[in-house]
Amino acid sequence: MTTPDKPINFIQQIINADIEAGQVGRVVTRFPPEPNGYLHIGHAKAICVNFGLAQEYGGHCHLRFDDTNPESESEEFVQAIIEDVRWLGFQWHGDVRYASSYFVQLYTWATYLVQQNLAYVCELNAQQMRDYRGTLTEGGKDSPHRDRPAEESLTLLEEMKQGSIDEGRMTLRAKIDMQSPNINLRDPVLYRVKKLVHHRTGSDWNIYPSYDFAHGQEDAIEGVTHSICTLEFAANRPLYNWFIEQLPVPSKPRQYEFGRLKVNYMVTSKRKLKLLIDQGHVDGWDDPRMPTLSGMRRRGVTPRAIRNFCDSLAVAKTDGVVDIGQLEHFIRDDLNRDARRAMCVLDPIKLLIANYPAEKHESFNAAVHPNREDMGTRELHFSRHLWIDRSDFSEDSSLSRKKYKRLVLGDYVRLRGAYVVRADQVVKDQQGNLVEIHASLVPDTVGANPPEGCKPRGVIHWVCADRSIECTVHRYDRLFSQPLANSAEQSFADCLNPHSLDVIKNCQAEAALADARVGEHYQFEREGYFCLDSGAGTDGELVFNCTIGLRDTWQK
RNA sequence: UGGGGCGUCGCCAAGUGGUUAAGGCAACGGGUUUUGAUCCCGUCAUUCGGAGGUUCGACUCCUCCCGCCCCAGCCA
Repeated sequence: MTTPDKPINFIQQIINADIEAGQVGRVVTRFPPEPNGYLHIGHAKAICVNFGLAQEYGGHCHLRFDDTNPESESEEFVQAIIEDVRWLGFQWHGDVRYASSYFVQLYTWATYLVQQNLAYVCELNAQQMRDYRGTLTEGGKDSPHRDRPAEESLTLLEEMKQGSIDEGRMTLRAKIDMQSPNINLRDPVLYRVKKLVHHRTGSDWNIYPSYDFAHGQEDAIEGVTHSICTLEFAANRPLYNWFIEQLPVPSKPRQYEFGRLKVNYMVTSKRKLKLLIDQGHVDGWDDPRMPTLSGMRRRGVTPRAIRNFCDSLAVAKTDGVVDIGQLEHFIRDDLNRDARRAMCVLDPIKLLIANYPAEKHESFNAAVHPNREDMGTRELHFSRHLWIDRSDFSEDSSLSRKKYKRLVLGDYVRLRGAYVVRADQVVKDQQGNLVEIHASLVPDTVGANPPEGCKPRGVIHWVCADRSIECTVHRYDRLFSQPLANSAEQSFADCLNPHSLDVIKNCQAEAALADARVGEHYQFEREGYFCLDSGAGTDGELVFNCTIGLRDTWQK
């Protein structure tokens, strides 16, 4: 589908070796989002990698919610994530899975660890635990409760579970090594008390497992063979393995890490995205300016463009920042191939064809797509009164033909799909503002070259004033004016582009656009790619979102 | 100055001891074009973070150095 001989990445090499060594029968991967926000472009890569690997090796990929912390998780996010994964074009194997489905098993394993003297209930509070943990360069101190009898820990753990222990008072910790140079191994927390209602288990639990204690075991339960995550979890791998070794788990998954996708001018942090919403900088998770899958969908980005983009990215251990231009390339590439062509005048000014009878009307057939006859034709209406874009006309006849390929007073231009016309005179109001252009058409130039000596400067789009439909166009600019690369973390809110949304009212679109449907993509010729907005529009207003402008390579 | 990971063209990135150091994006030339789009052609790293070393031969092996990222949540 993509590059025929794309190099094999390091994970594929590992899988190949595993298969060759007979270590792995069927490859099983998983995409494990926490339902505490919407999916964004960064998740798209993880989805493509995990589902892609399963597809490639004829294996399975699970969709599993890592819902171990009810604090910020919700059913709304679960549903949104499910919809986004489907929209991106992937189907998980079997039912949607949840970490919360394994809570009982996880708890059983926790008691097993206590019985093996590998875990204990600790009564240090958060601050004390921090103090006991040591620092990056110095080891920590053993908790005073580290050697309490297993029976006592078991009783306390049961009390935590029953809800008789207050939040923050106790935790269940693994007994590993407080001197370990890897801080994750300094007796990590397995369970903490959280008296919260969980969106799936309700009030069944007063304690919830930590990520470290849950993730690997979830993988083991599901028979995941290759648990692929991002680089920041590399330091957790020894802990992941420790649980898999100590516990009687049904399978032994392995964790591999690759570089998380970052794109400049975009934020891919759920916390920051949430902030943008909470502070009112955008309308919501699906605001077309958001790098969320739902935002991009509403903006008009196709799932295939996102997939192609992700497939073009390497699965490697370097963590770079991809230029947003690369994403844009795949968006244009996909839209160019399939988008229906149409004309829409964003800043209309009247063009009166003086030598065309007032009562006359013609219609021409124009290709829906210039390079694809199979997409058929559409009907273009033509009459004496037309709309063209203000920026496509100039009174300055000294403008060179090379520099200005549009309509100039006294010169010719081609009306796309229709006649060649010449601008003859200009009508202005009291203030001297241009209100109308009078032109004359060159006969017999529809679908035919003009006579010798008549050289149109270029081609401009237009719309028949009698049949056009009014619409609103939303044009977007990047949400941030700074690349926000790497650690430009500081105050990302200060980098917001105040002009990220441009609402253009009273645009004039060709009649065929009255049939536009949500989910269809259009190219407004000479402008860009657009789609009908799926969000607002209850008042019958026709709103088109600009997905992305056409590539624009001429210097002004 | 603990541990882990990474450094190849402006960006992403192949390369696993012998290749003219892939490819994509961007950029820049030129051609086609009733979209300044698409499409097509061409240009774009004597050099692989740096310095040494091993070798007939190193981006690939060794040593040291420099730089960047991650880990001290009862977040994931």
